[in-house]
This record gives sequence, C-alpha cells and structure tokens, in this order.
Amino acid sequence: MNLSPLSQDFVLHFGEMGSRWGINRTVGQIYALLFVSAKPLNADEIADALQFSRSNVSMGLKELESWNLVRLQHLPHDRREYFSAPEDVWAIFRTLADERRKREIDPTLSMLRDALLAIPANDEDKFAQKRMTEMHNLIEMATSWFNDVHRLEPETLKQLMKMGTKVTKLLEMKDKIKVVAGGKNK
Amino acid sequence: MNLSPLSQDFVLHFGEMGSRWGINRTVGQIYALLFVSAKPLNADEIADALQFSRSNVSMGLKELESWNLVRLQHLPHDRREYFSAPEDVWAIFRTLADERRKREIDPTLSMLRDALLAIPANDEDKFAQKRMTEMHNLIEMATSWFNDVHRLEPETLKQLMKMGTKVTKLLEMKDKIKVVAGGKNK
DNA sequence: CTATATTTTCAGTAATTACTGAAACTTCAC
DNA sequence: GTGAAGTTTCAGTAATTACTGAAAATATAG
Repeated sequence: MNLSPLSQDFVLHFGEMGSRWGINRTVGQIYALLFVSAKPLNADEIADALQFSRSNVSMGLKELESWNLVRLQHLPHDRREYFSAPEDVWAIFRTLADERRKREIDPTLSMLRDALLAIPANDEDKFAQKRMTEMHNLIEMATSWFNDVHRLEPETLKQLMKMGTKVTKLLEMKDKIKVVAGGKNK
Repeated sequence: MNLSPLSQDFVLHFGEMGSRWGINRTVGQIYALLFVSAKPLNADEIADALQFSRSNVSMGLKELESWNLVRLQHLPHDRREYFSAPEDVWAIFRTLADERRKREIDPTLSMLRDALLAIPANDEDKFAQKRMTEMHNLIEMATSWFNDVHRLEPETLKQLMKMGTKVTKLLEMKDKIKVVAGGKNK
C-alpha cells in the first residue's frame, strides 16, 4: 500500500506530535493512519504502509487499545484482526481527555491527598503543605468540573463551547446583582 | 540542604510525572522543589538539594524559563540568580495550559489547515480530508473556547467551574423552549 | 581593566526508550 | 488431533534523550 502525499503528511505530523504527548512516534503514526483510512486495516497493511516491523505494529496497536483509541473487528471469511479509529471525533476527544486524566492527574491527586494527611515536621513542611493544598484544591476543582462536562452530550458541549464567554455574562450579571443587593463592596 | 520526607516525596512524584508530560524528570523535580519552597533558591542550592550536576540544573531552569514557569530575581548583595515558582496556582495552571496549546495543538491546527487546502487526488484523499475537516473543526472550536476562557479572571473561572453542569441546565431549558415554541420536533 | 564569582555551553557518556527478527504462542479449518 | 495463518513476546540492538564535568562565556566588584 502506498500512502498519498496528503495522508503521508498527516501521518508523519502525528508521529512527530506523538512524542510531545506521552505516545511514541510509531503509535502516533498508526493512529493517524487508521484515522484517515476509509476502511479498517489489519496489522500487515499497517506495517506495510508505515514501513514498520510487524512486531512494532503489534505493540503499537496494543498501546492504542490500552488508550481505548482503536476498535478491533473481524471481516467475514478473514481470520485477521482489523483495526479502525472511532468515527466520532468527539468521542475520541473525550477518550483522550479521560485517559490523560487517569494517567497524568489522578496519581498526583492521590499523592497530594496523602501528603496533606502527614503531620508537618517543621515550618518548611507547613509552608510546603500550604502550597500542596492550593494545588490539590485547584486540581480537584478542575477534575470534578471535567467529570461534569464529560457526561454531557456532544451537542450540549458544542453549544456550550460555542457560547464561549457569553456564559460568563451571566456570572457578571449575577455578581452585579449581588453587589447591589449586598451593598458592601465599593 | 536536606529535603524533608514530605517535600522529598512531592519532588520525586513530580519527577516521575514529568515524564508523562513533555518535561523530563530533572525539570519536574526542579519545578516541584521551587513550588514547595518558601524562599527563592539559587542554582547551587537546587543542585545540592536534588543531587544533580550544576549544569543539569542550569539546563532545567532554562527549560522552565521557556515554559514561563519560574521567576528569576536577585537578592541584595548577592550576585547569584534566585528562582521561584509563581505563587498563584491559577496563573500556573493558565501558563501550563497555554504553553501546551502552543506546543501540542497549534502546530497540528496549522498542518490541518494546509492539508485542507490541498486538492484531493482521489477518493481516498477525499475521505481523508473529510476526517481532517472534522478534526480541524473540533480543535478550532476547542481552542477558541479555550482562548475565551483563558481571558477570564481566576475568580470568574472558579465560579464557572464550581457551577459545573448547572450551567447546562440553562441550555436544556433553552432547548425545551425552542422545541415548544418551534413545535416542529416531535 | 583585572580578578573572581557565577552561569552557560558542549562534547562525551550514561541511561532510557524504541524497534527488530526470531521464536513462541494462539486460533481455527480440516 | 495436525498444520497453516495470524499474533504476541522478548532478547538483543539501534536510536534517542538525559546528564556530567570541563572549558568558555558572562557579569560584577574593586
């Protein structure tokens, strides 16, 4: 199989970007290939198209499976496993965000929780804990917000995003009302 | 300088997590150290506390500077450069998100824009471009939303996050009104 | 300007991570 | 069961990335 220049560029770019994410070049390229491919591909086709060894592709696919980023299916009268990327880009976005949260945030959150339970041994520890508390609170707030958002339907989320800062107009208004009603802030 | 077990754990954890982000272990540890430290530290103190070579620290600090994650300052009657992490965790969060956008998203967006301008050579290319369009639109929407949000005051953002899905109640309501008023959807 | 304190650079090396080919394993048709 | 088709594992190696120490560069006090 010979990739068209268009797909080629896309695939190579994803390979490079892959390294800026946690995933490696191979995995990035495999994913990109599946993403732009109209049909599911088997491992041999992928290895051929990307010029990787068969085993490298096998490992890459395993990695993608662990990220829940590929779908495995069988074609009738064909024993080989065929892979494809989910069609819904919103679902992909979600999965990605979710997986990253699991890998990049949750461990830190749990470490912070533990650290905050420790008895500070001295003033330095007290200061450190203060900082950790700030970080913990921020992360906790962000993740719980994220979880909320995560449950929304793509359409709702899309609407929300398109509204952008308009949503905040509401808050500003709410604030003003508060100020007037409370009459405390200058 | 001897790190307390509390800070030690924090620093080591950040070192490990660093690798899951784009930054390396050294950089992660340096940042963590600065974050929990009550006073700004100079490069020698950092090298001593973390047991890295002086040059490694120098490189790590340079990296952190490129991420806009440290502040450089001078103490009176001291020639050395002192570093600290910004105190406002929200600012850190922002900076981090912004830098990541620049490094992880913007290049992809610009590649996609180019790819979409190309004339598709065949049906495969047409399909690929369709997929790329979907991805492009999603990313563009997400980043423009992100830019909007980015400009908000921390307090506003905090409020917004705390509201979580309550914001969507508004949308659901809006939808219902539409349906009733339009009377077209079953 | 000189002497000295401090930081940065960089070539070499260490450590880590990615990739391959061969062998082991699995699955399934017969 | 056997054998063919396909997949995974893994030890060895290649490639990449991180780290160090020595030397160069820079800054500043006098």
